[in-house]
Order: sequence, then C-alpha cells, then structure tokens
Amino acid sequence: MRGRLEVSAEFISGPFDLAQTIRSGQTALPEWEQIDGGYFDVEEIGKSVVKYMVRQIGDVERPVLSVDYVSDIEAEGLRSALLSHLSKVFRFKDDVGAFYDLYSRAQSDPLSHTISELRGLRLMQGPNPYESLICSMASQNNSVVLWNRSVKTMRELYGQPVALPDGSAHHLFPSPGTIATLNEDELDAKTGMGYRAKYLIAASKMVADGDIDFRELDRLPYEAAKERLMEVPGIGPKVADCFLLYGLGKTHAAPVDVWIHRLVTKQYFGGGKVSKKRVGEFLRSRYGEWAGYAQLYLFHYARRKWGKRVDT
DNA sequence: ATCCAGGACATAC
DNA sequence: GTATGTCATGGA
Repeated sequence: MRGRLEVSAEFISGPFDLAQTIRSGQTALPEWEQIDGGYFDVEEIGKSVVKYMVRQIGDVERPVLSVDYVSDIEAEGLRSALLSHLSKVFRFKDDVGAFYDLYSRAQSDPLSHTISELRGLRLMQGPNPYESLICSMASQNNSVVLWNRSVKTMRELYGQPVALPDGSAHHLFPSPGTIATLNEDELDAKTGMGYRAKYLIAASKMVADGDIDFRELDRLPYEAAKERLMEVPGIGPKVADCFLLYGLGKTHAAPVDVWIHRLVTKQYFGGGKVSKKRVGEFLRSRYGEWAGYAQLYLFHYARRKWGKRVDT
C-alpha cells in the first residue's frame, strides 16, 4: 500500500524547520536517514509497518510537509493513523509562535538571541518509549555521532526485519525482551556501547518484566516520574530528563548537560558557581511549560557559538 | 598521545 | 550537600 499526504500549514502551529529539527541530535531516536531532500523513518503504526519519507515544501514560516508512505499491508484508516503519528512525533500542536512571542523580544533574556538563529527548530517526541529510553541511556558521556551509530547498529542486528513493497528492507527497533537476554560483552563488541551495555541490558530486563512501566511513568507528575527513573541503574538526572522530554513529551523537563551548565552559569548567573541541579530547577521555574524548548534552544546556541556544529 | 563526548556512580568529606 | 576518580569506546 502506497500513498502521499500533505500536511498543510494550518495543521502546524508556528514556524517549522524540518532539516534543522531532524538533525538536532535529540535523544529520542537516532537521526533519520536522508535521501534526496527528504528524510525517512520506518515504524509500526497500528498493525502495519510503515516507511514514510518526509519533505518540507513550504518555507519555515509557512511550513508544508509532503509525506510519501509505503506500508507492508493494506490497512483501514492508515492515512489518519499516519497523520496522528506525525502530529505526535513532530509535535505539530506546540504553539512555537507563542514561545517566540514570550521570549524573543526582551533582549535581557539570553533566549532571545537563540531564537533569531534557530527559528523553526522544534522538539520531537520518539514514537517508541523503549527506544527513546535506550537512546537517552546510550547518549551518556558519548557523542551524538557515536550514540546514533551504536543504536542504529543495535536495531539492525537485533530488530525484527521487515520488507516493504518498494523493495527495501529495514529493521524495527528490537523488543526489550530481546535485548534483555544479550550478553554485555557481546552487545559492547558489536555496537560499541562500551560500559553502557550492562545498563542497557538491565534496563531492558526491567521493561520486559514490567518494573519500568511507560504508561505509568506518563501518568505520574514530573518529579515523581523522574525519581522513579533514577532508581534504574545507569539513569541519572540528565538521562531521566532527556527521556521525560524527548520520550514522553514532558515539556517541563530541562536536561542539564555540560553545555547547558556552561551557558546558564555564564549568561544567567554571571559566571558564579551553580550546581547542575540548581540549573535544572532554575530553567523549570523560569520557563515553566517551555523549559524543554528553552533547553533545546540554549543547547544548540551554545554548541554553535562555543563548540562543534551539529548541523554540518 | 592526550583529551573529549548531550554522565552516572562510588566514595570521601 | 559538594568534590574527585573511574568507567569503555571512538574520533579529533
């Protein structure tokens, strides 16, 4: 089954920059593959496996997305299911314009400088919470390039293979039960996960056994969900926040990594000593429901200004 | 070769 | 509560 659908500007709240968004290294899922001007992903949507290729044909201010898709089976209602899938993954309903209105005008707010440079950058939400958890854990003390590669290798080695009608072959993300049975040394040797391999296996066991329940975490308030996540070996405050933000879409979460810590210390606290914990609390209280967006913008601004580019 | 990468953990104080 | 060393791997 093949088709094309167009997501009109009316359906997307505020500016949208597809390329910048997909290539921004958010820890919900590895970066999508790029083919001639578009990006594609393969996911289980309902009962079918769907490969969908997304292109931006409108500009950043009036975004229009063109989506070509192929699915393995003829499924009723696939178009609407795909549309709601895209709406979740790209967070079409986030009123980014309102975020800009709130923080782009006051020059005194460091956020204003980031918005003019990163306009159209948006949060994504991973379609598969387990995958998002693995990605967040794999990113600790690792580079974007390396954790992306390791997770993709993990998918290709251990994920269920699927063949699409367009002749292409792909792998779904592996199940928790599959990863739970792996040997640490093997997982490390084959994916380069390093010491994180044992954490990934232990967490996968917890997911498979129901000791980590994504639906329950989603229901819990932010603080309680974060505390529970941090009981899992290998999950500290930063990874927990990454998962809550990019995996569950809790936009109050503001992951504090080395870049955010540096930038906030410098721009908001005049260079004085501030703990990472306080930086997180500061961002949440200052930006509230926009804390996740503030973090995303500050992070990319900091890396462009002081560090390596992630968009080259 | 040494340092770093979207940190977590144990241990020390 | 904060400070320090350690943890695998690959890239610069």
